[in-house]
Amino acid sequence: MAQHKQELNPNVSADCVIFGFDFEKLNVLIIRRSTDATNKATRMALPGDLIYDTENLDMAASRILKELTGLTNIFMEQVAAFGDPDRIKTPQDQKWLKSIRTQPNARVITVGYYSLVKMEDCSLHASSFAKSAEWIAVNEIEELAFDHMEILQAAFKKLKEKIRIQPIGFNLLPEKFTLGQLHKLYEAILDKQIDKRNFRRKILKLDILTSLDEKQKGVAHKPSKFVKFNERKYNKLTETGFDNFSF
Amino acid sequence: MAQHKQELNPNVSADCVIFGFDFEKLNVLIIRRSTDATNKATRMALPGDLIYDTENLDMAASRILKELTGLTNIFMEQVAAFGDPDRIKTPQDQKWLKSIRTQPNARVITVGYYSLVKMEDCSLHASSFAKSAEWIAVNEIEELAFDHMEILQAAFKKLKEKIRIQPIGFNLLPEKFTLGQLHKLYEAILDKQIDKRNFRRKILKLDILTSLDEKQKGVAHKPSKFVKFNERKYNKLTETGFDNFSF
DNA sequence: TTACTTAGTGTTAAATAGACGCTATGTAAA
DNA sequence: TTTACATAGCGTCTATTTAACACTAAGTAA
Repeated sequence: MAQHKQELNPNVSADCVIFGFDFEKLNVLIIRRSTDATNKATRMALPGDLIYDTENLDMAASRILKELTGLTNIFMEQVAAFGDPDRIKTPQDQKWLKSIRTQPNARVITVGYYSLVKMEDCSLHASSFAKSAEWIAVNEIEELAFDHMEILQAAFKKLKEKIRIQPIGFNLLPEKFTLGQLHKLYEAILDKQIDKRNFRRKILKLDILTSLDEKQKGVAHKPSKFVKFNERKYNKLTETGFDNFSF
Repeated sequence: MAQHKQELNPNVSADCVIFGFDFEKLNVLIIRRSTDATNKATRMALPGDLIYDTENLDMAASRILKELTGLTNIFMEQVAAFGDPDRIKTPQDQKWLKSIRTQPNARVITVGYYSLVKMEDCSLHASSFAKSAEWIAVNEIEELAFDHMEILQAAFKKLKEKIRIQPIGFNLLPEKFTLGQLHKLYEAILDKQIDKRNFRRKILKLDILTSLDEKQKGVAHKPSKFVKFNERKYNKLTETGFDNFSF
């Protein structure tokens, strides 16, 4: 069988774990299999699609992200490949696949990606692979189709590891944010409390933030100064590398 | 096209970066495309093969490792998936593929693995995918077929990161070894000099070594005591986790 | 006016990292 | 047999980093 260009490869897909932060919890963009799911347990999944034979894996993941959110140029990292022979073989999964794939029985290896987006920038679209999409708190997701729970957990683990090494959390926040919001973000990702004073000292020591002359308004407490992320200093820092950012 | 069981999937392969330590340098097991390679630059590659539709990715990597070295139950970790559409399309790569694959033109996504073996335990065999195999120092490998240099570099990077978090280096040493050998191993993997006294202090503090009543013999210097690795203590340590082993 | 909420700040003690030099014990070579 | 050579094995000091901990400030809401 020769593969033709412009065709979907029946054996390889990409799935995206799209993280977003609502200033309280870490959320993941989850799609619905259909609008009238009778089985609550298995009606949700990660956005994903077969890859085209003309695109590489990163491009496939970017395409999925763009179709669903409209976003391009987003922080994104491969998690791993998942290739259990039975990963899409449950009757429920098969039923869904038959409705969307020309070769629902083909063996599919999937490559998981995670990406970090600013929730406010997303405009959610239905797409070829998703009837609808919604944000769900990562800690409240208990069951997903296929092996998507495994992919989600691997992605979350990778994010936790990565954030100790690189300040990628900024991708989840708007341009202007407060140290309190950043603090909460780290607590959400690392899933534990972090002493406020120690956190501030450590993050300020990285010297990648620029303080702005603008304060929060309308909050029922002392307003916080906004800061923004200094890309120049950040880039210098990632060149030299640091591996010292754990709590 | 329905996939039949027991068949090689034409679109997905696994490639293995098999690391071995000779007490001096870190080596990688490299195969030869053919015995009379005229082009030195491209005659070498990582061992790899298409996967069977009945096996998962880890099994495919284990199978490749076993065919080549005879070893089973070896430390092994997935690196990443590599899926550039042109990754196997150079004329030289195509020529080789035509001699070994039924569908040499198929798009192939490969999943890279690295594994850590004790060189003394390996008995190298020719196999379905390799005419011959040999150990080459990781720092002396300059060009490989396909995108195998990229896979090698990613694997090496992952090993460097991993060894800071888990004492997996023991997989590269015989049961009895000396602290000097372990020291050299860390220098080889991290590719830099490490102060002997600081290294000893830090590794001993982990409390995962058992000192043996046996010394080196026939060495032209003060003989070192052998130690062995205490699996029980290691397991306890990996449960609690540690992320503090950098130099 | 009071209650409530988050912002913002410093100190201290303990652990860790990093730099550094000497003696001991074996083999090999002179 | 003496000397050269190589690695083993050990301890200290300093600087840095971590972890634990409590109060005042500045807004809004009741």
